[in-house]
Amino acid sequence: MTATIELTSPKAAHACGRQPGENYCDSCKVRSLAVCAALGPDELPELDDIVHHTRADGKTTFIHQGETAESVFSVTEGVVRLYKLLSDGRRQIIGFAMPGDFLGLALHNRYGFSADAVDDVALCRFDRRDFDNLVTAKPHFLRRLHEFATHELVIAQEQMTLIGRRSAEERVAAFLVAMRERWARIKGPSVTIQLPMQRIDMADYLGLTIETVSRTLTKLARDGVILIVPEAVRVLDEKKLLSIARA
Amino acid sequence: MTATIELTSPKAAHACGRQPGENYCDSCKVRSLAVCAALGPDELPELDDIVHHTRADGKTTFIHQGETAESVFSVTEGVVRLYKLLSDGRRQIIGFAMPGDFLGLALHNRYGFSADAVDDVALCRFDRRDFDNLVTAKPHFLRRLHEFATHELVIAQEQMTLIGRRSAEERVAAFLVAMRERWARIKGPSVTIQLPMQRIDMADYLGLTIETVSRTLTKLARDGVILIVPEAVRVLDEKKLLSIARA
DNA sequence: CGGCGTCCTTGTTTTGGATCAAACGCTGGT
DNA sequence: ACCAGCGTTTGATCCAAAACAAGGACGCCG
Repeated sequence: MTATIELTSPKAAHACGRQPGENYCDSCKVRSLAVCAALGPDELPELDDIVHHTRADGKTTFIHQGETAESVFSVTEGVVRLYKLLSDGRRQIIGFAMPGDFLGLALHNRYGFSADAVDDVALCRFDRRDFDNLVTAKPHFLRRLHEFATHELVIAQEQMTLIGRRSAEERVAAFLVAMRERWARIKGPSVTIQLPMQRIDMADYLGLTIETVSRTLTKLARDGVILIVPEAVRVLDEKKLLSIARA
Repeated sequence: MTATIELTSPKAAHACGRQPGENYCDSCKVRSLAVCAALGPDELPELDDIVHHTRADGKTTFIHQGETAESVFSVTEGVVRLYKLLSDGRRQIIGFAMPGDFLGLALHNRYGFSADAVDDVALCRFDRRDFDNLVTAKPHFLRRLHEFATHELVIAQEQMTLIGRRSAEERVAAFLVAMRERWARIKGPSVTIQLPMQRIDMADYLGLTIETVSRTLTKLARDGVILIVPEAVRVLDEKKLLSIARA
């Protein structure tokens, strides 16, 4: 079970088969537009690479906390986990990035977290300097970016509240509801909530252990709130799930 | 013990005695510059009010979670707590704002948190629309704002890690170190860390209870790391404190 | 000066979730 | 088909922090 890391050379052909002269593959364009709606697609920075990663053996980490921030990424396929590691190995996942999400937008010199693939992931990589220049040149774009950052901040503050003040069951329920809403924006609504990440990822995101996450899911299933299926859960009692999840 | 709420009328004289025609009192100008360094002081938006609050009976809440965001504030004196409340009364303090800090910069329509005074507080209030207009007109200003927001995001992610993955002692030590660094920027370095907030505020910030905070401080004092004094702690063993606080 | 209301500390008990331990069920390889 | 390895679930025990409880130590006000 080895990692698949395929890094196309700068300005290379896109995953979709387009050639370097054409700036965007449809996937990238569509996803980028989610954030860059204030600009026309032709005003986006030039794409550097398309990067594909598969979760496997830890070698797929493409953002390393503390390293110089040289790229901005946009997720087009799959799920990415963003995390901070303590020196003794404890890990806090600070978020999951899904198709349409950007990574490394902070305009800081160094990354504040690490990121790797949860499943099979495709990313568009942009040079951070191009991004910087674009930001300087296009106030609309900067404004969009700022809105994006403040939205992230709101999410982070909600997560703080979740971890700091809510029980294991509330955390898990809130996580399920949040995942359902995120998938709904990407793929449309569904009673099946895809959970491509492992239990340990949920645990490290929610400030719990793997056993507690497992037990809590089992309890929710026993209570008839959800049905546990591989890589997902099916929502059986939406009202109850929401009532546990809501503050 | 009643609340002191003094709200000068729009464009009224400043706390320092300046008249409406003069846009800024020194305090505001100095503090605003901390964030708006990319602009000259004359390019700042016009000040609406100077607001003074004293922590007392809960009536001093000047930002209410969920309400329409009509103002942006800048703290010039004292400490403000920002928090989220759950419906059953559980509270998570998401941050403390100190002199030089801005509140409500998100450019969202509604506030995502509440804010009130920890001690005697003075704030400059700006109309959010003026702020918006300025942001639209001056890209430098927006860029500064964006850097500010992403810095907040980094802090929030660190706090998530603190609350999600670290022990009570580590949380308290990290809090003390962070407070010392913040005061150092405002007043210069000192072995005495001012703690104007109550134990319950620290507890709600760190995801602990008041008793655990108290016990942990006592333990740190017993171990010769700090000396507890009213409204503050004195650092006796900096190296040890840092080694507990650092990840 | 005395009583009262806060806030803080300290002691005791309880508990939610962590930790330790073991078995289960896939999946992939031989 | 069998086995090995991993992720997950379940069970038993432990423990850090919560919850409960009771004293102090101020500061304020009558």
